Amino acid sequence: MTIRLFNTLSGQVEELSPSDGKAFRMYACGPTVYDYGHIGNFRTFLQVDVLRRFLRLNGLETRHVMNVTDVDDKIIRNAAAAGLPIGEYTKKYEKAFFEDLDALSVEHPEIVARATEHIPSMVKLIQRLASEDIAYRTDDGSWYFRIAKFPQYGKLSKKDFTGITDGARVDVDEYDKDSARDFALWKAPKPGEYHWETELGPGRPGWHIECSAMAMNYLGDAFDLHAGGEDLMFPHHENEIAQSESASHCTFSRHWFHIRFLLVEGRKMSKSEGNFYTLRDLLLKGYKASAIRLLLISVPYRQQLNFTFEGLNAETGAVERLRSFRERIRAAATVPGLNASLAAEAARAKEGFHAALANDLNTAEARAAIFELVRAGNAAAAAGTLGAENVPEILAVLADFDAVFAVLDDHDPEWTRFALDWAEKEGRLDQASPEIRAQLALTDEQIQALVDERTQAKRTRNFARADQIRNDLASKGILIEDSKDGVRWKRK
RNA sequence: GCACCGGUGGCGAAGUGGCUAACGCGCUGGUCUGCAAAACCAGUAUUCGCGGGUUCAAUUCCCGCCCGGUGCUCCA
Repeated sequence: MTIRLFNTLSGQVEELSPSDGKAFRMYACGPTVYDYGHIGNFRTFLQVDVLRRFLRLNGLETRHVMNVTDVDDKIIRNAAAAGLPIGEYTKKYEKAFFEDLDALSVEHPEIVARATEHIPSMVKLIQRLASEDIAYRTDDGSWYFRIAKFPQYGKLSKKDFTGITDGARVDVDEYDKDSARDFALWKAPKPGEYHWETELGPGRPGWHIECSAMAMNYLGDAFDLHAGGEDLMFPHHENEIAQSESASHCTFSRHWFHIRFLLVEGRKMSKSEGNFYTLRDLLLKGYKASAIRLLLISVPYRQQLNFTFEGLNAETGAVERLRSFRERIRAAATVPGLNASLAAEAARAKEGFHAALANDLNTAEARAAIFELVRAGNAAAAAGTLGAENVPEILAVLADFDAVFAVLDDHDPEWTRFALDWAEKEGRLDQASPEIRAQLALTDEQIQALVDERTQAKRTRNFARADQIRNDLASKGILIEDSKDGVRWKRK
């Protein structure tokens, strides 16, 4: 199946394929590890995950590089404030970042590249630019990129800089640059500031150079796709193109994949609005990692997603429905043979699922196809017309679905537990919802004892006592479900 | 201010120049249950921000307005 995706560079939906005929080579801008990741960050990483998972489901091998920016102004400032070496400061947040990715079932890229471990590549790239007078050194020892040498500057963000006059809007004197638009490749250190001693002189890399250097290092001068949040389009990606293509004289990335920002409760997410959430904030409020994943991927990447708690609750229910459907199909009584109309539904769901994702990653439509199969399958099971031969077919469709959506296996309690343990260690337990804390204060054995007592009470028709236990547990976030094959309970 | 994107039921949303406007949640009714919960089934927008226009036909194309977002500066 041909996979088509919108390309920011061309403004068209285009077919994706590995240009070397082997592996699909992609670079995705990763985190700057100075704080815990928020849901906006994770929407981007999740959409990239959807892309790579779908490519792999289609039999393509991926060579996916993600950078970790472990040196920049904020890191230097925060590390200094914390009295830590920057390496120690960033290590904590990098670890947290990958834990969060795991909680959200985001596959790790094949290659994770830290900026601080690639300084020589960056220096070499800047030297390459300097040899053609594209990079120049200013009196303070910083190096800048000469935009005048790259006439296509603006081709990604569709900006026209030809009419911009130097000095009109920017105080040129302050920067000591040849042109106001020229951007830093290498920053000379301020007194006492963290720096590397290199052939360029002492300093640290500018923001953009790391991505150019590392992408070219691992993927070559030209590769298939570059991804990131929409805000990175300009100036970050534009500058990457300028640096890379000036040095290599060939097209850097063929395809540019940009993920839209989300809104929270209809507003821009920001700390001042009070609607800023990290993944850990949500886990501590009792929301499940799988529901967060499903919500963040269910709105196609080019649409603004409005993240709401009501939506999160809705997706919690949706995950439950999908999981119980798979359980039901696995366990339901079947009749011999094949139910032909159900088989047609399964085939249609599979086709619809793949076609939707292949069409510019339309995740909303893809999951809709699966839910239609859920309804048809449940109806057949309820009517006693589920054929034995339908079962493996339906499970195969669900396997395809889960190869991309990754929400069917239940790891949620582990991650809630994880968040609580973390909160306890960090002294943030007060941020956890009372219900979650009450729930986790009870051991499985204690809960089981109460459940058994209730079953006993029911047997003697002491319904008052039975209901009292049920209500008491419910207030602590533990739900009791009576079924034909016994009593089950779960942590909400 | 300039540029770009979006505004579809109670909520999140898909989609299309003309078939009954997907799907999830919610809500209502039903099956089940000691009662619930869970699970399942069924029903649930004469209508797609507002005002014009093009067309035999517009939610879908064009113009204007209002609202939200993004970029122009650090940001996923």
